[in-house]
Amino acid sequence: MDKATIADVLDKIATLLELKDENPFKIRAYTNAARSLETWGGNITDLGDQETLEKIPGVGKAIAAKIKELVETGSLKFFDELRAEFPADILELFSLPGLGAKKIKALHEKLQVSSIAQLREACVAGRVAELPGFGKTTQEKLGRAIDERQKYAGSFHLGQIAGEAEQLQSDLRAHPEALHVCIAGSYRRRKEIVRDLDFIVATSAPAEISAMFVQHPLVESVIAQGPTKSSVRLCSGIQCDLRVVSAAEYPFALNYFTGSKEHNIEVRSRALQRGWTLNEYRLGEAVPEVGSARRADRTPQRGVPTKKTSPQKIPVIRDETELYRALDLDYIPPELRENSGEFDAASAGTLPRLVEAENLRGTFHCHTTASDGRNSLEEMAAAAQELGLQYLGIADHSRSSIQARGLDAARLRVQLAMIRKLNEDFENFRLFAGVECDILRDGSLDFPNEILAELDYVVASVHSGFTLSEADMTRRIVRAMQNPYVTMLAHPTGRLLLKRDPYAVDIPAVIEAAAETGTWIEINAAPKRLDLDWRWWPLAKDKGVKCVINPDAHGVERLQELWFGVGVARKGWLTKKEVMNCLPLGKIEAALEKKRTSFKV
DNA sequence: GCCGTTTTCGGCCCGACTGTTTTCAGTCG
Repeated sequence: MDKATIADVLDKIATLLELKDENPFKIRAYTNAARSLETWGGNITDLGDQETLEKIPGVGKAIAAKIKELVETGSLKFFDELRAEFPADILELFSLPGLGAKKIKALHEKLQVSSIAQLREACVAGRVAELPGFGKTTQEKLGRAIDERQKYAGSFHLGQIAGEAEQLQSDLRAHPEALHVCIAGSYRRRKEIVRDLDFIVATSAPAEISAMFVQHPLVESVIAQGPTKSSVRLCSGIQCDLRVVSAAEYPFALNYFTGSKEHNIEVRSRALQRGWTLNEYRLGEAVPEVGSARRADRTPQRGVPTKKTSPQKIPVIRDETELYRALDLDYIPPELRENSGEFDAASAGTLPRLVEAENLRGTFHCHTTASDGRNSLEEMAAAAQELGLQYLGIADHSRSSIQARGLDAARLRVQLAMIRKLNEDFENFRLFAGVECDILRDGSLDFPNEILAELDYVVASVHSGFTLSEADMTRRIVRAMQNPYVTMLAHPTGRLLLKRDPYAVDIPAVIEAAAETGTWIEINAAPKRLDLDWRWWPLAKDKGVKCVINPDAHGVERLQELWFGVGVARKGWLTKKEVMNCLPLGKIEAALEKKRTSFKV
């Protein structure tokens, strides 16, 4: 059982407790614990240890005991009993926009509706509109939502929406009344999957900005339109929310809507500690609530959120840096805002200086027409130089990748000779000759070492036999890394976002082996992969493992996708020191050579 | 159910929009 599975159970418990109308804070405790567990850096094998579990923020005695039971027995009595109280399919109703626990409860109790199929029938029959709190509009909306559910499954990887997002952002920026424009939310935090886009615009002409937004050519339909907030659906199917604020409100709105939710809660709580209240518009003085029956029996002092006697003076905030400074924190880059250690580091002044796209000096793992790429060696080299890179590594597929027209030894040597010849004519640029060598089922490589030794470097990757057990797959990959000619491990989990789950592999063990053998681990920058995932990089960095950001480009235009890889590296707390392809040409040549000579099995 | 710079009780982020009502509940982010 892995962390993701446990987090999923905790999330489901939270949802079921909502249906039972439980204490909202108890519900939040389960959701918090699930989020916290996902980003927790510890080892899966320690999960059964109650003491370790209780050290995870948001996990106390009760939840720790439940996780322990899950890990040890594979099931959880509390969860099974909770589930048994409701029909099996009822959770799917939560995926429909406009439906929450209260409405689902009413549908279930009054109409015996407990699945999307049953809800569709009830809508068609007109029974939903008759329920108190529902109406004809709600019924029609739900009917539409069910119909569109297939098309708008609701999750997108960055490659599917970045084009539209950047276009809309740049058009908004071009509007004469737009003072500041930014896409906040998970997009700004560079999450690998986004569900919507949050545009924040500072302006003194909100109506004009809103009008331009809803009438933009990329907009397929308008979901909602108000004076400060509008929502639209773009052609790709992604929902976009626009928030229009004043220039003074902008830093607060930008910060609030960038999130994450967990990060925001901590930011707000830090404001409260100083006697301030923070919302998406301003930093204000926390005032005691009056007239609340809930608080009537307490002394007025107890109602003051600050719990301090006199609040500190409220500073002037003109941007996010000043906001964090007011809370005695260094500026926290958006990618780190997941409440997974950034507050301690920002408070201690130890936040890393994250790697930037401008730091990249070259990249490896690119394909050409020799295997399954769409451009020639010359075209790829020209595109790399145009991007300002000093070097480009060519790693076409090896012979076992039949589907990708993998190269045999003879064709590989032809390519090698071509690369050597081309290099004679370059100035301040170099092509490196490599190969993307298949890791065979038993962990041996697709070429013998004599061939690999002729190349400048070797990318090793798994392209077949995804169904091996975790132990076998881990052994297979570790064995490949023990070959001194293997420079780097590509797409370590083989995942395809929203399409194919990672294969079973013990990533901490792979990281350990990379540390021992000096093998670099790739961040595959293709937006459908983004593999190795950002959540593992703090551990890898801690072990001294080096990273290499590769586009896995099958065409010249795909070299630009390096940008997505930099996002992952930043999210993984990496600086340019950990990213090998930030090294300039002279130093990377030495590093490649050192890799194959310094480690021998 | 978690947490602790009032530490074992009492608080836990909060505002906008929609659709239903007629002042607000539910949902969402």
